[in-house]
Amino acid sequence: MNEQGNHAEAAPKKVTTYQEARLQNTANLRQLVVDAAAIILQEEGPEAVTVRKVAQRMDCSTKIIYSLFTNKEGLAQQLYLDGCKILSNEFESTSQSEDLQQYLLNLAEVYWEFGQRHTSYYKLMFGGAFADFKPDEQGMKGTVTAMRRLLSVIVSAQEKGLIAGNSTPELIVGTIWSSLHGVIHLYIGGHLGSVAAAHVVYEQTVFQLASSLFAPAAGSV
Amino acid sequence: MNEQGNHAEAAPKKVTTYQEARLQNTANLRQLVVDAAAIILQEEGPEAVTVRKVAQRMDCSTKIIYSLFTNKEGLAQQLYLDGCKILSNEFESTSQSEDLQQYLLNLAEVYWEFGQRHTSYYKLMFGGAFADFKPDEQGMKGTVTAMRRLLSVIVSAQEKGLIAGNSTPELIVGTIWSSLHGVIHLYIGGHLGSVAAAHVVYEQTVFQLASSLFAPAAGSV
DNA sequence: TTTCATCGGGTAACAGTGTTACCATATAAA
DNA sequence: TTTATATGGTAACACTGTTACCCGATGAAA
Repeated sequence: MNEQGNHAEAAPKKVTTYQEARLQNTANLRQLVVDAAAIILQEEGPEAVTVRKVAQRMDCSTKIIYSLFTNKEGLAQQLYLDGCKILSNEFESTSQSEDLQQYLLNLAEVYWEFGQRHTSYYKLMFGGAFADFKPDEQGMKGTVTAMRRLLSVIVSAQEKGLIAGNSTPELIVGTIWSSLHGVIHLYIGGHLGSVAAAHVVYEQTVFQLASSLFAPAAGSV
Repeated sequence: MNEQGNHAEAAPKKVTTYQEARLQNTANLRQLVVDAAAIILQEEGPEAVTVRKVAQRMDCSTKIIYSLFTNKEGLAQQLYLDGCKILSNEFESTSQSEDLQQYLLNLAEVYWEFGQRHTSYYKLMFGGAFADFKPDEQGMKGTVTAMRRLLSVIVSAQEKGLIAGNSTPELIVGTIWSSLHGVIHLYIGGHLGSVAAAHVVYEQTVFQLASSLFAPAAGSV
């Protein structure tokens, strides 16, 4: 059925199929699978990521995938981690500012951009696109790592006495993340209309967050 | 195969199956289908709502369902509307308060309770549980109707000059809803840990929202 | 009453999905 | 060279949404 016997005319570029990897004894088959899944995810959305389709793209049977991952959810967990890495990188490369409030605004905008440019990842990670998917322990760690910059801003602001109240920085980050996520997710779900309309809501939310957190403590200004 | 010929020993209670409805010429077959789907939704979650299972519970073939709804999404749209009605009722029966800020807190708590007690509905409506599900025009109207109380609070507060700035009430409601939704949805997705932990985030979020909205305009107190 | 036509509805199929049992084959060990 | 093992592909199972087909009941016409 499959005419893969003659791999002479096969892709002369990079090792992306299982057949090529087997010939070269490539060890990181696992990464190859994740890469294939990631391409499908980004090109066709979370629902299109099926075990059979990944196998087809790798030019192998589904057995390979099930020998590398316990099941489809295991593959999703890895994609979740990869998504955390992407988000983390975007956060890390966000222009810092002496003004911590401004830095927070920058990070918030980067998070919005992540949701827009990597919508499929966003749906997979935080959107509930996979039925009953919840990040495992490793995934939770990845999330915390990704949110590191957000946490450090709050910690710094607290140290400088810019934030009133005595909430833990983790709790504050939780509220920030939740509020930002809420807008993005409602928009993705079609509840907020156009992108423009959604972004207005996002800006307003960010403004309210900042003004609430960085409120002058009891009657300055 | 199906021994439904002898409907003598069939359910002596209420008309819930197609067979009984046909005998009595019951007109609202559509409602019967939605009811069956709603039971499955609440008992087994959104993923368990399949056309076959609904048909089985109605004791009829899937053909009936497809003659009443264009497809499964059509059924989901109706469930969305029903969910809006439930939420709307909960909002309507929320104890009002002269203190508009307190009233807002009450509504926020009711929204949290809706997410907890009707989690399956919440997942279906706002959780992205159905792949690519977006509410249609009628659904959007249902959403607006459900959020009516939230809107009226903001309008009243603006009329009384309790809210600074010149945002539209719709925009403000958007930010409130988004923030509340963000916490509930992240919790449902397993990102916020225990219910208790999530509710702390929720309370903090509500507090920040209220303190930001009802902030004293430029140096009172 | 008998014939015909229409239409409602059940069965079974199609094309998918995740997952796994089975089996052949290729490789490693003896 | 023969045996043992592990590797991996095929095909199946139990599902899913959706629809083509066909049968039987019910209405109208003769």
